[in-house]
Amino acid sequence: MTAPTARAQAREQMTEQIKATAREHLAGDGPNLSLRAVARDLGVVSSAVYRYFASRDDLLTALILDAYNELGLAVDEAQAALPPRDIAGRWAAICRATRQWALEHPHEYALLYGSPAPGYAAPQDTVAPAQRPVLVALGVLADAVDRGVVTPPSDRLPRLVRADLESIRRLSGDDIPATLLARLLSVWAQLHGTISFELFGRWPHAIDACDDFFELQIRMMARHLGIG
Amino acid sequence: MTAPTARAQAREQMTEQIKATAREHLAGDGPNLSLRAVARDLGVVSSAVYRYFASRDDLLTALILDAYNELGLAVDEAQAALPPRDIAGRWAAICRATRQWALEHPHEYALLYGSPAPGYAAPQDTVAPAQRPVLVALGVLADAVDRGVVTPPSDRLPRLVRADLESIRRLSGDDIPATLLARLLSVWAQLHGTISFELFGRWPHAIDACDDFFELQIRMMARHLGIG
DNA sequence: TGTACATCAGTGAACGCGCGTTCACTGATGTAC
DNA sequence: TGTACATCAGTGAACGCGCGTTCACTGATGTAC
Repeated sequence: MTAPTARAQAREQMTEQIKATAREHLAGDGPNLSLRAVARDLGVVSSAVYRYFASRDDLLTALILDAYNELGLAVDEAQAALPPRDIAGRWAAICRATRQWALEHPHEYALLYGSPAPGYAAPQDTVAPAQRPVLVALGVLADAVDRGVVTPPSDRLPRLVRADLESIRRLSGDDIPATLLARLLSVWAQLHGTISFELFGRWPHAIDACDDFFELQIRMMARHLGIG
Repeated sequence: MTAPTARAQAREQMTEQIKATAREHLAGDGPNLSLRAVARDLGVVSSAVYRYFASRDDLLTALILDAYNELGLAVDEAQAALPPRDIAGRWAAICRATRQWALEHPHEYALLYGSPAPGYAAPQDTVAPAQRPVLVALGVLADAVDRGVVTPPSDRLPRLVRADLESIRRLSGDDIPATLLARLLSVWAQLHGTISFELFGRWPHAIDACDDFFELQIRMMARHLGIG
């Protein structure tokens, strides 16, 4: 392990600067951000960017990867800050961390959970990071089951759904009853539906009390999971 | 009321053709669809489109308005086809109609409920049509209350949330308890979260049994509304 | 019923931009002997 | 420690496109008398 050369350091730094500038452009142009505009902002000729990213789509992919990892980390840390036995608290922490990250990075959130960027196909290596946030939640529920503080619901699940759930369960090492996992997916859609509505302005009417409403949602979702 | 002139008819027809072509372009380009490309497809010079729409944004607005109206109509008709006393059935019909319309018009759905189009500001006259689908659902619930077949939940609502709910309630003529309305918004986010996840491919893993899972969601949401 | 005039759909050229990507190049940094 | 060579960051020009919008125009349709 030798010290990084000055060149390597400069490269690292420039890569970060490009991504940071691109993130800013996300705000104005969404996923159609322009390589040339990013280069212009950095005071560099547009072709220089190609030393760092093979194409515009590659840059987008880097932003997406970073975003998933950041969100996953934020969610995991928020949850881990609470006493393990406090399942409801850990669930609430996951929800709040997700929403807070979304409010702080609205355009990156839109990139991850909004409509797919036209013409962009996410490469395979975004799959694992994309799963991380929900796997954190799954881990908390599995923990709750282990501790015996949650009784798995007795919903009747169609056979095909069971199969899907099984392959999702396999993603995490955790053991979790299928009915509880189904409920997790159910509230996971609810969580992101709620955040999207707030962020994208899709409520039927301007909502002033978004914080309070979100807390209400957290409680309702917890009840649905049987950890309320 | 005189018969429409040939010119008026032609105008009507051309307007529809432009919108139809634009809708097709929505699939490839999303909300960045190009006026010139639309004109090209219609075998017409690009400036000709300006006889029909004052700008690209105006065309987008027309697409959005049409989409909201179509969705609102589909949802309302689906619900109205059932016996009024069958509240759970009407709720399920609303959910299924929403999802079906979304699957049939994925890019228009993305326009309405996905991330906002960069640089596009929705004008005031999209507000009312946008509210229509959820107001249909609200109507069904109000009906359920009238018939005494639903007991409003006894959730404790923060004061600010109550105020928001009150102004939403005012949008519909219907009378509905605040706690029930809160639950409606809660599941409304869940409904669209579920549809978005399916449409945008945001589930943690490819889900094969989307139909079955959606039916499960319908039942869970109905239970949450107290009409299960 | 016929004519004069007004309306309006569509043309074609132009304005003033923008974009992603490639390529041969210069000059600085790093490496091996 | 010094030198020869390889690596690589950034340049500047070019390719081949695209775009929204405006404007003066032609010729067809509609209207009023």
